[in-house]
Amino acid sequence: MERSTRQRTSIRNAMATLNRPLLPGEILSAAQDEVPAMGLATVYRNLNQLLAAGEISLVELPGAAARYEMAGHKHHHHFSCTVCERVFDVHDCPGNMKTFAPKGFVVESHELTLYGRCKDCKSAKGTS
Amino acid sequence: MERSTRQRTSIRNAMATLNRPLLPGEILSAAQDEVPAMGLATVYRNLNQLLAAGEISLVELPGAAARYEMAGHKHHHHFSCTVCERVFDVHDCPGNMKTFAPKGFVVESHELTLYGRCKDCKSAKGTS
DNA sequence: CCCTTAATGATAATGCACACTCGTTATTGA
DNA sequence: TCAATAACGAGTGTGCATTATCATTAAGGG
Repeated sequence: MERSTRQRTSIRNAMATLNRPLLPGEILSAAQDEVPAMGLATVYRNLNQLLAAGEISLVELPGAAARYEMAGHKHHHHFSCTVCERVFDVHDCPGNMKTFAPKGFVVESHELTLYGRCKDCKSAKGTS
Repeated sequence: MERSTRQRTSIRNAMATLNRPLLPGEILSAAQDEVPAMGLATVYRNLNQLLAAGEISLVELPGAAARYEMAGHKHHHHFSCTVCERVFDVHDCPGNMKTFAPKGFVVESHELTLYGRCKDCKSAKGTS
């Protein structure tokens, strides 16, 4: 049976609190506020279980490692800050992509990633 | 100085002929039609040189390995076939993304990936 | 409170994309 | 043609994200 451990609880808390797609390492850091001794393997194990249970979902962005966020959001996209590397949800969508594909192609889904400066990094002058 | 080898020529030919973002392995296969003994390391070496020279550009899609395509295309996006895994260019763009980001965020660029069935795989009944 | 066993922490191992090494080959300027 | 050396092929090595191993810990039903 599945047990309710402090580790799993702190991982859920971290994801619910930060409320954006997180890297396993970001989740570890946040969860360690509650359970300092937690290790990265525990984060991965729990992410896999939560994924299988449908509690969280996988977020893959171009050229980046997998991130995870609470599931249940409706269709949305992502904003990746080029300064702090954090990723945020974007709830708008340009919609109807059917017409963009070449003739004869069938569009089933789409993913949009915006890049730029988040609110906190807006004043930064560059990416480097 | 840079030399013109059969290998580099066949790599350029493969990329120009197929005219879509290719994985190093796809480039190898195509180039081996001209130079059967070519190895993957040669593909990587040449891709890096061609990249540095600005002849080709890097295409990164969510959860996929890096692909490369001839440079010079203007702003465009990509279509990834869920059946044959090939990637194609999409020359349309929904445009103006500025308004989609959360308040206070500055959008600098964006990437859009369409998923579905390409012309050749249109009749396939599923991805699996 | 105890026992079963799921879950953990630490670490080693894996898989993958990609880079490096080195002896050999072949391009090209002289 | 020929020598200098860029480029090659094959194999090994590397970096990173992720998973497996295993002894230990602790959740929670009885």
